[in-house]
Amino acid sequence: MNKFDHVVTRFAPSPTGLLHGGNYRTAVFSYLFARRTGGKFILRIEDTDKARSKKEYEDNILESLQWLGLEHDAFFRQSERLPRHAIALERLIASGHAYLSKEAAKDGSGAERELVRFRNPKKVVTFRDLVKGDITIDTSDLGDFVIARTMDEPLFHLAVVVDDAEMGVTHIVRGEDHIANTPRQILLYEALGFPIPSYAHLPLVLDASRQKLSKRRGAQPLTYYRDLGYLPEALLNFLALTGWNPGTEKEIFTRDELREVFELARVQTSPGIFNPEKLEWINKEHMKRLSEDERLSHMRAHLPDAIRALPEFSEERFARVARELFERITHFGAITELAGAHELDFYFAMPELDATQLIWKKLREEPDGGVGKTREHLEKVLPLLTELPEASWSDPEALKAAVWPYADANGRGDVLWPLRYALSSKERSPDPFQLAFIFGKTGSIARIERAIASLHA
RNA sequence: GGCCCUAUCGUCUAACGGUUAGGACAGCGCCCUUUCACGGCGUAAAUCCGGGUUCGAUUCCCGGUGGGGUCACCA
Repeated sequence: MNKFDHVVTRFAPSPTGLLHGGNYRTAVFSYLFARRTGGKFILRIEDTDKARSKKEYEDNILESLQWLGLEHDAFFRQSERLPRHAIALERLIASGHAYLSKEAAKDGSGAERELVRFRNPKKVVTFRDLVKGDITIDTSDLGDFVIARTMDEPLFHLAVVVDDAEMGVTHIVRGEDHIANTPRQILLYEALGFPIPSYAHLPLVLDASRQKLSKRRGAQPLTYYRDLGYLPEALLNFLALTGWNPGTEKEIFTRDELREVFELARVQTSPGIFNPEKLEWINKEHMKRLSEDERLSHMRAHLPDAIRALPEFSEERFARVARELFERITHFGAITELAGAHELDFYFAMPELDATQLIWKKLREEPDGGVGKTREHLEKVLPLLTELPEASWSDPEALKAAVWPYADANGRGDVLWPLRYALSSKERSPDPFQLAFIFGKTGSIARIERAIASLHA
């Protein structure tokens, strides 16, 4: 596609914390660009900061990337490449591009150390950025920057340049917070005689207060969304869409589709805000594309044991409940939340019944508070249901057909509200026919009889 | 503050000199309806400001303003 035969991109996170969506958005673009161009995608853990790097963070990065489906073609740990960095350092010193400098250590110990500084040629560097266009920066005021603490403690700029060059990285796709670093690194490429790669600096992802996404201000690690039951393809879709668009009105993409249509040329030049509501919507759209079985197994995975312990719990009933619940959630973890708020208990255990709530509000103005009519309706509806053949109980529509004429003739609200409330004991719930279907003949009749009895008291 | 990047509905964005400035999310309204949810339909909402260039600027140029980033012996 340009001076390089094959595209090689990389994602180079440092394992010093849990990475959030903004970080992974960079990985997504880098990965998508590589796949789109038939190139390679390298994962390199930048763990040269021994003090702050932790294995658990590296594990989290690996897990998150795998979850998103961003498989890499090669894996490196920067710490394992120290010998290569040392060789480059020696070359730089030998060629006069770098020098040893005895300076007081900055750790406050007062001790003196020998640092390696780069001899800055102090020139104006211009590079063509694939998303931003030409960027010109005067490196004069950067001074002779430090490239290593000691010969075997290389610092960021040196390590990155040596690794990228030796790994054959052709396109550096990273956040625009690296723009200021680019001229320094280009200077190093030149001093080392390496071919300079292409750059694509992505606009940052901001939070609701227009600040760079950060853990400190509440940005969540990617695994947070995984644990809440968001679909990986939805996250990928959402991440790809913040700061990029296909130029069409299509918004829902599978991983394969993204790999087909992604292009750096359509990446936005200005920062975008992380929009959780859009993520909800995209996730729901992906949920809708799941099969009945897939939906059910996701929901099972998020169902707490406390629900399974309820007296009337059975997998068959849960399958019926799940179909209703699906309409009401935008991520599968909502099942856990609903269960925790005891919103699901009534599906699997006979709940407390509030007899006054049984009466449709418009009937409460009657002299007897509507008790008589409500009881009469329930007593009339009950036999309509009990006399139904067994087969009808496996079809909510059949149940509806049995009750509807009576409800229609006697006031739908007057009849259906108490029927629904008798079954659910909740002001808001699915309709009575769905509920009767869920509870089955025995469960439904027991609930209705109990409601009738409560109106005699 | 210096330097760099940037600017279309609240948000994500389309438009690559000529459009009634389009779509999506969120909002609001209506319909469906026993409640909730789903669904359907509809509605409101934007080119930061000032100069140029041009027959004509959302679009190109300059300035201002706003926003963001960055100024380590972190990455």
